[in-house]
Amino acid sequence: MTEVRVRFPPSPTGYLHIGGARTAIYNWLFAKQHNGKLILRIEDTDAERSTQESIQGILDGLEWLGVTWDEGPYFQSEFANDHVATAKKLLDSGHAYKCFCTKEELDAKREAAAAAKGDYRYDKTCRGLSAEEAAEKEKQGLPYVVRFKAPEGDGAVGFDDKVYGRVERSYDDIEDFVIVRSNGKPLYLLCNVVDDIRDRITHIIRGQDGLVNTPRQILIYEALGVTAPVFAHMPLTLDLKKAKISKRSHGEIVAVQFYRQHGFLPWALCNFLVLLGWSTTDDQEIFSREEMINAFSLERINRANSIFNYRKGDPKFFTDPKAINMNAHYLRTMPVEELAPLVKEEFVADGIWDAAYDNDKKEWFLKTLDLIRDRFHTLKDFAQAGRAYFADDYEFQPKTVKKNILKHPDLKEWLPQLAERFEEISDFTKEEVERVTREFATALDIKPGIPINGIRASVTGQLAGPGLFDVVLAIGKERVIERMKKVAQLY
RNA sequence: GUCCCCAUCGUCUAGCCUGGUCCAGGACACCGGCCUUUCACGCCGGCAACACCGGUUCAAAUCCGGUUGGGGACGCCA
Repeated sequence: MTEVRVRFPPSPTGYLHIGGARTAIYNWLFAKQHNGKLILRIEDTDAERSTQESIQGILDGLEWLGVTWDEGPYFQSEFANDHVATAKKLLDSGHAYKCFCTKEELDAKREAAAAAKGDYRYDKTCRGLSAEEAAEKEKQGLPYVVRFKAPEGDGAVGFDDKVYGRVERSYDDIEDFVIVRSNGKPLYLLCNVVDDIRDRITHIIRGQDGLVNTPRQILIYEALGVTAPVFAHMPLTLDLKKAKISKRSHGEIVAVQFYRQHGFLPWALCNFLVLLGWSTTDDQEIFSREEMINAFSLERINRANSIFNYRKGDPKFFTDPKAINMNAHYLRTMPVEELAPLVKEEFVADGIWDAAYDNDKKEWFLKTLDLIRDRFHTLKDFAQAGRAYFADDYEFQPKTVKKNILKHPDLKEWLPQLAERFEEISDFTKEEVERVTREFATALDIKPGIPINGIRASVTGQLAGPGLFDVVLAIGKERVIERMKKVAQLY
């Protein structure tokens, strides 16, 4: 059996967006499943729009996602000679011809067709040129493009798409398309095929927007006498208004980088993206890498486009709720040892990392992460909502202070008093702290919730959190007492 | 406009090929309850969909035709 070889060919005209990432992931999964190779090829022939920065961004994005490639990155621009040589070959073999029609002539015809509400297709003016006529025009220095001779007659080109099934396109619908510009530079349709042949690509998994190109590319394969690879077109990702998501109209929300910056776990994003258009029959939605590699199949890719459920300005969900939910799921279920280094990165960046978390305080660090992670959605939450456990410069949420502190003016005295009782506890355990707290409430004849919520608010700044006595133990006797004594500053 | 593709809860989807087991299952979101000092987790429950019309059939989400709706492509971009 021949080796499975797939490729991901981004054009470096911007950051890696989630649509591209999903394509890359599907290719990667397919390669892994078949012990094949994923080839990364940067399609940088559009020198105008390609940037070095963008290339780096794509590489970084893939790396972060964990999409590893086996060959490349190759750069399409380095194979220009191949493309030119192939165009010449097609010319020599009579599969293509030189067309001297000018852009102006063509534009005029196109407009005329549009005005007449007809559809435009190149009229093959130059297809009938004899060798002499063409040579003559060329000698005059007239610029020309190279056009592929589309087959004529009643036939059709077809192929069996792995997700869409049999796809056919009649010859009538295919015009003599341009494969080389008048400046001598070959176009995408040709370059892509040449590169895929050279890279011995066996399966092309790409977006459905490439579906209409496929028949023409198959024609090129045929003209070159090469068996075309297997095609699998995947549905597109649309926004809530059903428009194709794009960097231009959606901005950073569709950039992989955005998710990295907002505390997403790479695999959580991958898992979410894979599920956008692919599923199994058994309702499984959470997959480990290995499970996903095993379960994935081209045939189970959905044919309908899917919608990326993102509402701009949503106060609760900054991106698709399912993506956030999935991230939160991984955050609270992954081994805490694996979570720790990721949180460390955040803390280091935030300046609240303590080297002891890797040594003396490691056990405490892991235990604390485990304690607080249940209600977090992203890695960012550890340094924000969870800040009070690790630093003293935590913030007090205004509504929390209002509800759990200001509402009970007596807390100004109660909390420091209770703090003094805490100081006297020699055996500072959860049970002891709870007992002392409840006795305090009973003595004052107030609901235990008042001091309990007051403590939480003063020592964490947060309205919600783990069980208060776990919180107290995690933050530690000294810090808790100190913070409780400073409650007056909140009034 | 032309060509192509698609159509199940708000969103992601299962079921469609091989009609009956589907008055349509799961997940997210939402609502209620339990738990509880809070929020979350967890558990329990609820809301909510076969785009429409016709045909085939004893029987259609499933097959066929049409309509409507949506998307994509129509470049000397990739």
